[in-house]
Amino acid sequence: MTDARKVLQALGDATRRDMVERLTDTAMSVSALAAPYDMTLTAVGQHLAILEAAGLVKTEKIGRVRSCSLNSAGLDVLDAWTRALRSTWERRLDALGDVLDEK
Amino acid sequence: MTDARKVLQALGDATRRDMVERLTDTAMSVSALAAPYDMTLTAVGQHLAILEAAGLVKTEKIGRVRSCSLNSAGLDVLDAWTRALRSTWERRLDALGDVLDEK
DNA sequence: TCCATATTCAAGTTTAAACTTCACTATATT
DNA sequence: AATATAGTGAAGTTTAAACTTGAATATGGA
Repeated sequence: MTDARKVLQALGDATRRDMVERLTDTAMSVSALAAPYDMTLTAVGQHLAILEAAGLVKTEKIGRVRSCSLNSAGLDVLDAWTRALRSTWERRLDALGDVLDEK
Repeated sequence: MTDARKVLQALGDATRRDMVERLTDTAMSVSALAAPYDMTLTAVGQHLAILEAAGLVKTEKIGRVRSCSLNSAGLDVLDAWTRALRSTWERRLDALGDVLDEK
């Protein structure tokens, strides 16, 4: 569900990156999350939906306020992606080293 | 120079992500890199410049062909970014736990 | 030398993502 | 009950990123 594609696409935007960073410090409502940005609540809600779909943010609506907090699942997916890249990359470098050793 | 902002913005695009993935398998020329995509060489060159500026790809021009390969510096920056997020996040959860313990 | 190949540059176009407006629902407060 | 608060939905606009065109440059091969 939360693939690397969604996570990286979500974090490609400066506002969403900032939102994630702020949510690591403290959970907050949609309005509080929106406060620092020069954009409408609607726009912030749209960003939030993208972050949630990517598994980077978890939200829970209690009464009329929705509380937003970090979801580490998205970061897990991101780490898995980079680890996979690194392992192919290192395996390749090793193979290259072996070829050079044979000379 | 290679900040997380540039890396995440670079990896936000599907084509660039695919390029990085392909370059972990093998280094190749700009033309070879461009081959699978339904776009001009110019466009691929533009993507390449963004990846290079982000520290995700290294290139070297030998004669008239530019060889492109993965640059792990970009991945290092990405890892550092996620690790920083996780540490603030975990510190926060610990502090929250302490407050609950006091009851 | 002549032509093909590999890439790059500057400038314009297109498209998708970000953002807005305005109306609406649901919950809280007086 | 009336009003304010918090957020959501649908539909349109704006803008920045992706992409193209039509050159030019530089290297390699016949």
